[in-house]
Amino acid sequence: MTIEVQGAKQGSVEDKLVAASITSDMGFLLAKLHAAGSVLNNRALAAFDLKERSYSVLILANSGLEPTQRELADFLSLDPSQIVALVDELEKRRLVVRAPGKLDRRAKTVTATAAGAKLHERASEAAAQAEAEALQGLETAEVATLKALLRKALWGGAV
Amino acid sequence: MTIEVQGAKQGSVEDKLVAASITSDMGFLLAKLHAAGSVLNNRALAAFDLKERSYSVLILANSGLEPTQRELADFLSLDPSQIVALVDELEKRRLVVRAPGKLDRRAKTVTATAAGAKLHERASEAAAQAEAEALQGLETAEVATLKALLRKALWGGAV
DNA sequence: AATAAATCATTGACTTCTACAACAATCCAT
DNA sequence: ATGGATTGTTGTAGAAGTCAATGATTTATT
Repeated sequence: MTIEVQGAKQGSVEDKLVAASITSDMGFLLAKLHAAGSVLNNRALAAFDLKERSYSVLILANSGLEPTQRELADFLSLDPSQIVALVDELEKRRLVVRAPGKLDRRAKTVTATAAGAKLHERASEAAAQAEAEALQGLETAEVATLKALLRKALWGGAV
Repeated sequence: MTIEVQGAKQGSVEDKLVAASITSDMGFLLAKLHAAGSVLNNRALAAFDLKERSYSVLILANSGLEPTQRELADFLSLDPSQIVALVDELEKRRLVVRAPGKLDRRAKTVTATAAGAKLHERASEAAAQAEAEALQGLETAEVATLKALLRKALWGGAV
């Protein structure tokens, strides 16, 4: 009879290198946790024919903030041309619509349709579950602290 | 006369979308802070002809842990074939050497040369400076907390 | 008002990354 | 000793990232 310690990666190649100094490199920590979460996230979102990228656009299209494509590009740290492709696909699926900006007719705002809102609702549940799984090693209070610190690092203390 | 509030992204397209619910999505927060840091990181490392990826391999080659390529792939969340390319380049520059594993002759351990150690030392200073810049919005204690939480999420509380 | 400069979305070309299958050499289990 | 698994490697197909150019529109300058 074999007893598997819960959560322990069996042979655990990991255990060895965790001792390396790179584990105090912020970039590495962010990349690694993001990579681990992405797998779960994309797996969960695949059921809705979404990926992390298209899902994030769908969220913002549902925010009521009527973001323009340029704003999406800046906010999501993507090239404007990538936003075009993402919105193209979502628009083809009737999940979002483009509309000329009211103030600026060059810009195009991206807002969700009713179908987009419905899909967003269902997908966000699955995404929340995936996130919880990726963060199961943390207490709920720790998750809140972690998010607060990340937000502060990004936008300052006022957030 | 125009007064620029320090640290504020001038027009700040950002400010608007910060209100969206995506800012409580862990994957998004990790990706965004990582993206912001990567720019600074890669800019700093370019002076040494390194990128984030090759730098991380160089760190582990300098760890004294004699990691195999497979271990590097697992730990860095990269495909083994990508490790081949990264080690190829570092080895061509005489910064690391491949050696057959003592226990397993299939495996190849990657260890730094003297030149690799020297470059690592200089590059790590630049990288630390870039990291500090990316995290300037946080107090030093907060940075420590953030890293501790990320480590716990990745490897559990014992670390 | 007229012109110049800047901005937005879009396209296209190009490079880099990622993921995956196939392979020889080597190790492990039976 | 044989079959199955693992390691590094190569190659490839597709995704993602970067960058310049363009028409439409806005903003700034004169």
